[in-house]
Amino acid sequence: MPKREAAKPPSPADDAVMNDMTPCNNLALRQAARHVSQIYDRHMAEAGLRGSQYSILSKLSRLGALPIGRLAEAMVMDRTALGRALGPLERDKLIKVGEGPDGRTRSVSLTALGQTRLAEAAVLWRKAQDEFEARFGVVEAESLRATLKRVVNTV
Amino acid sequence: MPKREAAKPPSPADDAVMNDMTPCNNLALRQAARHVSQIYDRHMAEAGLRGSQYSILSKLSRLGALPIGRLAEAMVMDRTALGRALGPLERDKLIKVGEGPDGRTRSVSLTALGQTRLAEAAVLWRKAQDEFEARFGVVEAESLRATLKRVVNTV
DNA sequence: CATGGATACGTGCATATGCATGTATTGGCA
DNA sequence: TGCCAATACATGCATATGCACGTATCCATG
Repeated sequence: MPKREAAKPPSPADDAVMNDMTPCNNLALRQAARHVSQIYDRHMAEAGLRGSQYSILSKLSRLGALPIGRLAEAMVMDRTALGRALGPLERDKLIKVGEGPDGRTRSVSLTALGQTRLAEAAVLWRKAQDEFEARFGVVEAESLRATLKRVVNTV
Repeated sequence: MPKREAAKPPSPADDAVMNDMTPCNNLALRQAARHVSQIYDRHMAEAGLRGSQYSILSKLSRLGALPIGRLAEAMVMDRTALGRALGPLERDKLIKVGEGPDGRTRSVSLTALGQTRLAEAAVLWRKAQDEFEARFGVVEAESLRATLKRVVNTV
């Protein structure tokens, strides 16, 4: 039963900081997300977008106009969280949030400016994607995405 | 070349919302992280903690007192981000942020109350962990964590 | 047509996260 | 010893995220 001694020479406490294999799935996911997000954010910054904002514009482009709730679902995001995330995008005229067919529903859609910006950002996204996959591996990345999709769909 | 027609009967736009296999690693990671975080947060709420806070206390417990920068490293988190995240924990007396040996360094450590709370929360963490792994698979989860660790270490 | 439950949102609160910048200390060197 | 680069933080800003609630609509019924 080691693990309990207190007086250990002040030496390699360094390893401890990196070596532990966290058993927590939540922590593992958040760390990876934080880490990778920085890569995408760094590239996307050149277009004045966060990686997360690019994701929203991108998703919106692929799905076309749809109510907030639906978009939130597609983004695997809380409805209210998405609602606020739309703020900056609407302020910058990249998206339009108008009345939906239903009196309660609101319709979110890309503006022309939004489409343009998305196209510009797509180039930067590709760079970020390449940077990540160059180091992590293209095949491994595809496998990772499939696994993560299962995480979202299964649980 | 399908994919381009505009007038499709207003039918299964439903699929579109769920079916697309996003090629973006960043989005995939964030979605999974959001999704899983909710599970852990929900359980941890009973102890008045966020899943992320539990992670910090846990990490702190395993590493012992150490400067903010080091803890941030271990958490794979921006130093300033962690600095602020410590606020609520310090306010609730779960951790203590005191002077470090170095005039500039600050030392973060668990308080007795923090250790107690951590122990209580550990039970809830186990429930969350079980809930996730019951559906996703224990083996698969372990594999996922290993992969995510590689994401953090590699890139 | 009035009404209760279901829908689709918006708000108040509180945390979580990072970047750019500014500040205080340390340490090494001319 | 005096000065500068490196180190370790703190702050101002701006997003990102969710929960608990409260509100406006819609809809199916009696």
